[in-house]
Amino acid sequence: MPKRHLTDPVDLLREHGMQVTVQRLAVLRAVSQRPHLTADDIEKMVRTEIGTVSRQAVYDTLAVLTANGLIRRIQPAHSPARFEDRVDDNHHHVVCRQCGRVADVDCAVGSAPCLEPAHRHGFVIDEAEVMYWGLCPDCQIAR
Amino acid sequence: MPKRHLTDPVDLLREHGMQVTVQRLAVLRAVSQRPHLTADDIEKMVRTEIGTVSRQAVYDTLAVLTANGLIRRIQPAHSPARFEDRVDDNHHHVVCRQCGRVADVDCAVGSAPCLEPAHRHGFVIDEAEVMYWGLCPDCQIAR
DNA sequence: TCGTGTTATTGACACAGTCCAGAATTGGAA
DNA sequence: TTCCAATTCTGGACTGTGTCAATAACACGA
Ligand SMILES: [Mn+2]
Ligand SMILES: [Mn+2]
Ligand SMILES: [Zn+2]
Ligand SMILES: [Zn+2]
Repeated sequence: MPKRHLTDPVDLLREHGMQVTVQRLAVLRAVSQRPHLTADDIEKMVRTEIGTVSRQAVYDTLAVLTANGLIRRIQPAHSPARFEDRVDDNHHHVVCRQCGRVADVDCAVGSAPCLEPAHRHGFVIDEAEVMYWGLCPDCQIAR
Repeated sequence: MPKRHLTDPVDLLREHGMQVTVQRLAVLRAVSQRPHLTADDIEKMVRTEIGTVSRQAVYDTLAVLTANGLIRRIQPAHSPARFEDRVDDNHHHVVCRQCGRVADVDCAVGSAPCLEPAHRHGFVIDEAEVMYWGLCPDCQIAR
């Protein structure tokens, strides 16, 4: 019985009542290796790692991982959805208008800024998502 | 020469160096009559108003109006793009997770909240977009 | 090892939007 | 009023992202 790290992906899946499959492990690895990848990027990474995978398996896995809170999905305008394993820390993102690059941005003020809208129109709000838009260092140079 | 209101759409288009066409005027009217419509909604409204319009004309018009800052395009996840004529006032939106309804939300704090990210990674930021997610009054009732 | 329910594969399909290209129409400057 | 450039139309093909449905393979508890 080999000793496992606390956040061993195998245990992580089991703890959430999910079956352990090579596809799911590879998706999990891809997402944690490089944040903000698209489903397509992830599919490519998984395929190079385990040889073959169906697009549907990637999407299904991403969906179930998202539903169980193991990963997070962000969807900037003009971009396919992106995934990251940095969850439960309420961070935001800055997106380059030119090349689409995404970077993490910590909360601006206090622990939950922008979470208090002025008028909520009777909505019950459970999340405040902040997206910053601008130009990344590279695209500033390229004018 | 009939007297025109200050924000007469005809003048508005001319001021931005755009030709005045019935299609553009109808799109402009639709967008200002009801905010947060989709391109499809707008196409339908324009068609009932001026009889016929091509989808391309609608998309072209929305694009050129957006480029000139006469209207704004917002694109919540899991929704087609939506358009509004409330520009230059830095307001945000709350979206219903169930039915997709969109409502305006004024800035939470001061005039430009959330515009000061903790760490900007060298990005030059020109906009901070806040999207609130939750349930609208109707969908709360429908559980 | 077996059986069952879960997951993966496959291929078609949906949706929102874009692109195309020629012809027709229209706006507005002169 | 004339004329050119800008705009629209027709109408389909096409793209990227994602979903559905049927079948096959697999995971894992018994
Ligand atoms: Mn992130
Ligand atoms: Mn609005
Ligand atoms: Zn960039
Ligand atoms: Zn609703």
